[in-house]
Amino acid sequence: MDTAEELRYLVLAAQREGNRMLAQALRPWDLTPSQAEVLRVLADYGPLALTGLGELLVCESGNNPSRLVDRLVLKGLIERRQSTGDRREIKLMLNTDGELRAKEVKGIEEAIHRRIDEALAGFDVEATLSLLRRFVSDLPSGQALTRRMVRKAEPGKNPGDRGGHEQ
Amino acid sequence: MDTAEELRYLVLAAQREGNRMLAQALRPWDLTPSQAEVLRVLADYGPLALTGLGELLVCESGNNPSRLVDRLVLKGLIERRQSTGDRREIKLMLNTDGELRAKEVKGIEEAIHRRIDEALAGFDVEATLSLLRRFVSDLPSGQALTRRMVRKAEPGKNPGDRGGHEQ
DNA sequence: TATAATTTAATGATACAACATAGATAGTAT
DNA sequence: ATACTATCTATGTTGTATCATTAAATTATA
Repeated sequence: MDTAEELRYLVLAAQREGNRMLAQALRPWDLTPSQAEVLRVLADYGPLALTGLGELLVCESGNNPSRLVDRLVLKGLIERRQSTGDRREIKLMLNTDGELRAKEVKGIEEAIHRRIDEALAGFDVEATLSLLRRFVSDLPSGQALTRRMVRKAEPGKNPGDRGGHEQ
Repeated sequence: MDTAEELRYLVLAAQREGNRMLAQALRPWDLTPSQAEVLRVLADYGPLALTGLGELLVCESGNNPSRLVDRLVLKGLIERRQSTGDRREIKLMLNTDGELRAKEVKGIEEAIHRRIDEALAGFDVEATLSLLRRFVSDLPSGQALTRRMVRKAEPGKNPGDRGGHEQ
């Protein structure tokens, strides 16, 4: 098995196992990893339109988080409101329960990240990061990640609906 | 965003983008990446029982490839036969069309691997591989990968149904 | 202004991912 | 032989991934 093929399968395996770990940790809170990502993104960058949310999601990134949001609305964690400016748009934001749940999610993720850090002690994590960054930098999922890191790094640029007709 | 979190999202992004690339390349052959993996595994290690196949798949690994196989049987690429020894078992093997398709898949994958190699020139791929290997080595998907590499490395150990009641 | 093109969300369809469960068969202990 | 346990495949269910399409609203263009 050549290098590229092994890398491909290792990335697949790592993603699946990471997802499984996170899914298990989230189960008591009745959330999937994708749903958790939406909560975290809305907590950090909301309120957002559906498109704006999609641009910040690595899961189901460039696409259509409509049904993902549906389930969170159904669970009573997100409020979906029609935008006053552009009537095509909707505004998504956490309600009180959603904010609470997002905080729980943050705690769960931090615990997992500590486990990852432990497991990776002694490895060249920076080399891995820069390789993977290169791999995804030009692609939708990678750009979603970049957007999140850039916006977080800008303290002045507060969350909004992508700079459009803030009402 | 701390290191572990970025790594987690980068792995997710890389997996999704890699899968998308492969899916696009496979579309003209009416195959999904998971289906392609089954064809390749059966070509290299078949005939196999369903469980034996599952143990070699990184996608949907430890689990239940029953319906994945269903679709390939329906497409006329795999033969599903009842095992003569253990009547619970089935025997899976490529038919002539399946072998042909598996060869096509191999070519497609090789082209993608060349693209990956190019994109990664100058990066420390070995560091990445060993980090990811460590990450998944104790987990089902990682072990599936290990089994495939071990079996391929043993020229004497020819494909069979996991050493049980070869009939 | 009238028309065309684009954007935004929603929805339909197929397949994969993960978990749970059931039914048949095989092996084991008594 | 009988009962218990384990294995193997199939199937049910929910949620995600991806592609395609639709309808409404907006923007751009003739």
